[in-house]
Amino acid sequence: MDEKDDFDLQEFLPYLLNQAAEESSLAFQQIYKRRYGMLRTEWRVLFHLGIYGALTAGEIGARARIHKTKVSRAVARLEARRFLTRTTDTADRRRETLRLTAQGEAAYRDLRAVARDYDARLVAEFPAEEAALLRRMLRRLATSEEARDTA
Amino acid sequence: MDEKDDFDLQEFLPYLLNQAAEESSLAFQQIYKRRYGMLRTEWRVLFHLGIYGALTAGEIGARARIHKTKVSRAVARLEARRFLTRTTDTADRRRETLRLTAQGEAAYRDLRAVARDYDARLVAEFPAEEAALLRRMLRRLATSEEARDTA
DNA sequence: CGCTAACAGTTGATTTTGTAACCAACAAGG
DNA sequence: CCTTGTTGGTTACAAAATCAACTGTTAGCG
Repeated sequence: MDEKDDFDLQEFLPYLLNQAAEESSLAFQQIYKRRYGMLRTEWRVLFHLGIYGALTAGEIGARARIHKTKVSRAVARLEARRFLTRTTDTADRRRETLRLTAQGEAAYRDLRAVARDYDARLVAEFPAEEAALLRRMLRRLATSEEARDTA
Repeated sequence: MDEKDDFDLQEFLPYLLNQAAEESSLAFQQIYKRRYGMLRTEWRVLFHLGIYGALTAGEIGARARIHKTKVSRAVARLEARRFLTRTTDTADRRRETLRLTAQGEAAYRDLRAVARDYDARLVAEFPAEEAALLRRMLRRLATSEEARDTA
């Protein structure tokens, strides 16, 4: 009963990662939200299309590990706001290829610049090699146990 | 227009942190969810009480940076499931001191053991010094720009 | 072909979160 | 004391995430 409790929540990696993720997303989130009325999933979809060009909803979901209903709704909202268009594939009419409109491109470029600055500011707190190591470790944590429910 | 797009989303720190956080929380989440029907905020509240003993809702929120409505609801659910009890402070009757019940203690100890194992497994992927550095960097990212809306 | 299974994506019902307004209780000054 | 402001915590309503079931389309195979 008098057992010493030495568990340190602040050191628990999942907790720590969540706190860091939340904190580090905050300022960026406010920008895409205020400037374009976007949600988290929406800027992610926007960036995927901006970076990789034309993709289908499924491809975006697979790359970003976002559930398809989330992608579906994000795409619907982005389309409604004229940030992207859909084209039904002629070869496979189930698939829809998504593309940014000029407006979507513009928003993407704007936010990309913000993201670059923002990232630079975050990383500036650390020596370059440490920052590089951090990214490597995070990528590893993010992709481990890859063999998850793709069902 | 033919501008090369060299932005790498996978390197964008907030994105990377979110992916790592989500991935690394997954297995642990499934355990507290399946074993005790808890939500994210609930295990956090449970752990705070388990570690620090008796606290008020406000104190938990401040430490964990959880909004008070979220804490309020988590506490209500934990109370309904008999994981904790409230006692109104005699000195200040607005405040309620929260304490784990025996059942809450048991759940906490169980999950604490799970968390320890789980953390060890995650960290095992890296050399000890790197893991320590990772935690240090994450703590820094998590607590920077501390001067946020306490309003 | 015609049947069944799988796949891309959407929709609806339920749960969870977020935002704001709210209710006590206290604190401090007049 | 009584007003005004603040604090601890809850509640109501809207926005969003989750989960399951659904539509339409293609693929495989007897």
